[in-house]
Amino acid sequence: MFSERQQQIVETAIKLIADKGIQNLTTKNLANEIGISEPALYRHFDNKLEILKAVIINFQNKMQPAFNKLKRSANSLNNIERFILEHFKIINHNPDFAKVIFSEANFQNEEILILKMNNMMDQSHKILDSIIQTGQKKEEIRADITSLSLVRIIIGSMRLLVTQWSMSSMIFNLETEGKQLCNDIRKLIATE
Amino acid sequence: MFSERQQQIVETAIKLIADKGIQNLTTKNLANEIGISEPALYRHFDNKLEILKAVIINFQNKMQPAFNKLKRSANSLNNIERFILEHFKIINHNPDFAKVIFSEANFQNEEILILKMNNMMDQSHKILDSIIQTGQKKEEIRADITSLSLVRIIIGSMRLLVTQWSMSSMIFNLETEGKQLCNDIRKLIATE
DNA sequence: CACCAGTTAGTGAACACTAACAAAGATAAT
DNA sequence: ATTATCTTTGTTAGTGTTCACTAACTGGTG
Repeated sequence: MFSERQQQIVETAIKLIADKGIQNLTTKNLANEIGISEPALYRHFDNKLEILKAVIINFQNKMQPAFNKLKRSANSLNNIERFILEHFKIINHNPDFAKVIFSEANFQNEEILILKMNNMMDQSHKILDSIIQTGQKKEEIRADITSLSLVRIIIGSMRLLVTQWSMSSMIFNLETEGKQLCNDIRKLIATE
Repeated sequence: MFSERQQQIVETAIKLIADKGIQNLTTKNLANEIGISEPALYRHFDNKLEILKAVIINFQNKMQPAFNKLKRSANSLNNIERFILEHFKIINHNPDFAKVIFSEANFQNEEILILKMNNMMDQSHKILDSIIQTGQKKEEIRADITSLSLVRIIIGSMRLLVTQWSMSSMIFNLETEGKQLCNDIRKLIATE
């Protein structure tokens, strides 16, 4: 899909965004960081927007496998656990991603980018929602609370944890803390 | 504190950010929107950063009263409910705020702004944490889950709801949906 | 006459992007 | 096998635009 050079440009772009925010992603900085001239970038991407699109596609490509791995087990609570932990694992191993995701507000003026991001989020929410609804039918998950609320609670707390991790310069271990949160969520939503 | 003109500048800045993101907040747009010339802005603020600081202070000034109103009742669950609903109420009545808060990632390169924002968030989290801990001692709130996790779950789901509301162009009623979420949270965290 | 709150005109810096050219390797004709 | 041409990927130098901000001046008010 992407040539080697394109991949390098995308990864350097992610690094720059993670480092000092999306304002730091200028064609000049990007070219300097790679060690080529500015116009050389335009041999590989039409314009800066295309580079940002590629960043999101790259993100999708790393996240997709996690989605596909899910929904294997019979136990819904285990499926939710996997859903949560797999997300933390990927983000933990690609810490730059966290900062890029939360630059989503910065994509505000580029509708295409927001759309792509929202699609990704939606997909993730829908998978969790279907796991929860199955669990509620099988009486493994409390059914006195709407699946919509449960999705909001789970995704919301996940996102907040990642935000706190990112803001704290990754001072704590995301996977450890994530496991704790996951256990607590499990206790909350399981039928008694 | 702020003169009339300063207040007008701050409010227009918030409007511009809410409208098209923080990139839309240029001195030119700001001056045009108010109907004065660009250099006139500099009669009221030293530079653009000072305007952004004022935006955050303005936000704090609107949020602070909500914090002070809390912790009156004896019942911890009612206190949490008030904490949640009061937040949604303020944001619902100042919809532009939502977008500004979630531009927090855009403040990334301005340490002072992030610091101010984080302080505000921290304060909010600490209040909720203390309410929860009191509730756990009084056995009104389940104590088999750490207050840290409960804070993350509550704040996280609140933030996600606001994000969804903001992203959907305020298509649903934040206070109604907030009440639903609040009831569900109450069910989850109450002792049986 | 001093000061406040505006104005017009313009500054240098940074931005995304382009024009024109160059070197090297692949392809193909002689 | 040698030569000619094309394509790919880079370069230097520079474009117009936008940005935050300033210098110098001005009209109105106490």
